[in-house]
Amino acid sequence: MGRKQTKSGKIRLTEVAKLAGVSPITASRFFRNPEALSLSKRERVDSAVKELGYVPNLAARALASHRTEVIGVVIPSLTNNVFADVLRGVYDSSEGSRYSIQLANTRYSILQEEKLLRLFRAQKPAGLIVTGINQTAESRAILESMNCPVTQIMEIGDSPVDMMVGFSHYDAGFAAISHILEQGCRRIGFLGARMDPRVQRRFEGYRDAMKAASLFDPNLVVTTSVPTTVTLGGTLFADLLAQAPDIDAVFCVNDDLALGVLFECQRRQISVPGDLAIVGFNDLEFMASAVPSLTSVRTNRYEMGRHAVTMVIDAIEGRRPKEPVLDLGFQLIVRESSTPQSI
Amino acid sequence: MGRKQTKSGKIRLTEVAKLAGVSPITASRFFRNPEALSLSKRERVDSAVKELGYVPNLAARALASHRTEVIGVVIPSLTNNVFADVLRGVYDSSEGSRYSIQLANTRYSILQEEKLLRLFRAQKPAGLIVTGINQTAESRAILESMNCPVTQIMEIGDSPVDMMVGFSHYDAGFAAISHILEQGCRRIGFLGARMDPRVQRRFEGYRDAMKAASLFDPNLVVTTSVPTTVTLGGTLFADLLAQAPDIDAVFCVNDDLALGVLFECQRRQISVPGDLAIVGFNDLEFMASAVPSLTSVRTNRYEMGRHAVTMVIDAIEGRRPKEPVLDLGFQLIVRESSTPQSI
DNA sequence: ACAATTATTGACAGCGCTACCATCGGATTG
DNA sequence: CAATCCGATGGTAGCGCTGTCAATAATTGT
Repeated sequence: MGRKQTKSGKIRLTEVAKLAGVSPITASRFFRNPEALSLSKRERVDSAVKELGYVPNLAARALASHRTEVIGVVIPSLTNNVFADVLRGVYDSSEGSRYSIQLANTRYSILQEEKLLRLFRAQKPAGLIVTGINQTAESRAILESMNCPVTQIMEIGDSPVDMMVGFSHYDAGFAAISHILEQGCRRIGFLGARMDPRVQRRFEGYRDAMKAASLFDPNLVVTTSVPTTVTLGGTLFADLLAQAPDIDAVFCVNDDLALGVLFECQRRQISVPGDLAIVGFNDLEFMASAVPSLTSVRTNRYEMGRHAVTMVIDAIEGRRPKEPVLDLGFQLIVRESSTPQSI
Repeated sequence: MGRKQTKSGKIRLTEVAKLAGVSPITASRFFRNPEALSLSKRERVDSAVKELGYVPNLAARALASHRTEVIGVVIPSLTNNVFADVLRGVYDSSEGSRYSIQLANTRYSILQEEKLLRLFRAQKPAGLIVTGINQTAESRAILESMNCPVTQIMEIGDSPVDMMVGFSHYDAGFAAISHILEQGCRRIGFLGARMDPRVQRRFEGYRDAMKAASLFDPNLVVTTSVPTTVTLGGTLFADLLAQAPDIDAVFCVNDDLALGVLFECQRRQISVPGDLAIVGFNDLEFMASAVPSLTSVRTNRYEMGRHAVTMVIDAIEGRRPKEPVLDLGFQLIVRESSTPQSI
């Protein structure tokens, strides 16, 4: 005969039902759809749950219902500060809900992404949050075959798999360059590391803004596929100076690079913003206290994480947003590093 | 009669077993204990799995076996760069194993920690990784009642719940101060934010090193419970200067504060290290490229994450380490900011 | 008052997998 | 050659919960 007896102390839904004087299925409904119970039974079950300290067995629930209460989150990097903020938003707004977060890291590999998505699909998550809008055809097919709400985050585009929260990196890049141009700069360098799709879009914003002013020059552009660091900012800036010694501004695709450029300027006695304006991207906290303070494009990362989870949970529970695409925008935070005349 | 028929296309272990010409239980063993199968059956099951693209149902597995393949990780912050590195190690070394990571964030609240641990216990994780060694009595009791390997990370101490990976924050603080003293500094300030237990220990290292040199002075110490930022480094430094205008060095409990101090020095035209030596903690990447480059205590965070997972998995699978406590140490990375004489 | 409809509740039969024996040959031993 | 052991395999019976449908009670309309 089967296995050893259920430990007598073990509290199952049956025990709760017994104490409450209802059938197990009614007790089950108490968790899934309490409104369906009459008030009296609802209270009886509620107090039985508390009295016994009942904790549902999630594995049994998942097995019987063919669903889990897991929201998968696929991001390309754990080190990048940007994702730390997004994740904080994600975890903050998943707390208190019944859903738990399952994190997966692609390390910017699209193959790894496909693999992870396949894994997620097999585990039937209740919802999914993925980074970016440039999934491979294969990944996109998996996402579409996934039988749950999906939110793409970090950027927005025309054809969401399902929902999107983000902002236009192209517009943000364009706005940053427009601002620098307004300051009277003409030779604006572009520094890019790890040219992922979003960075690529920022570049396109830069390129088009420069072209619109008839100032685009390939010599002003230095990029690499190497991951971003502060040190790399200095190195790339040195390369840029060698290529185009007459630059009067630099747009960095992220704040780490911008900080590296600032340090390199200090090292070479280049006055900022006198000789060179610097603009970063993301507006990490340190940008405000650098000397000089550094201009950046603020992105609403925490909010992005929060909204992504909220949208997914709402969709799971049948409350689909009217608009599938949510644009959180960006703010150009102008500081000393890009306002030469004010110095 | 029950529910709708199993979708004919659905692949269960039974299908695999049928194709391989073995009983379902043998197929099951293929995953749990392949060595127990004869070579021929092992190969037959293996190819059947591949042919059918079988993916195990984790919920069913968990329900039947009373176990999950989840390793819980409890950390106090998602924003802190320090934990980003630890997590990278954690995720990197969990990949390729059968275990998945479940992350939980206490936000430095010990009550939240208790709550999360209780939650984890209810879900019967295969292993657990928790931050620090200062759990409340209640939390500790939960950890001890948890029926799985537990690793405490970030610091080491005398009475591990089970296993530990980390280093001595006291020794690290002491070593940093010893170094500064060797440079001839006498009035060494201490800047601390979010005085969590580990930061507290660094302070004790500072205090004892200063006392040993008969140089301890409460006026040299400025701390706050506010979370760390670069900006805060500047603020605290201003407070310190007001309290003790004659300081000749500052030890910051983390690198963000150190960077804030550097910026504040630039703002006030205080020469570093000429007028003031600066030493940080953690050795984040930017410390090397700051101007002047900033001395810091390097901590092996990525390795800590890797080892924690490896130790837990090994313990789950019966390979307990000889030594339950693993000291990963630290390295004092001396740079320009703390070597006045070399300038 | 009676049929028709709607809220509540319950019975049944699994979800897909594994723990616990039982079994069965074959190798080893005395 | 029987007794013993061991490694490999299989049968049975659930793990704790929920989907489906049926049954019952309460409510409404005519």
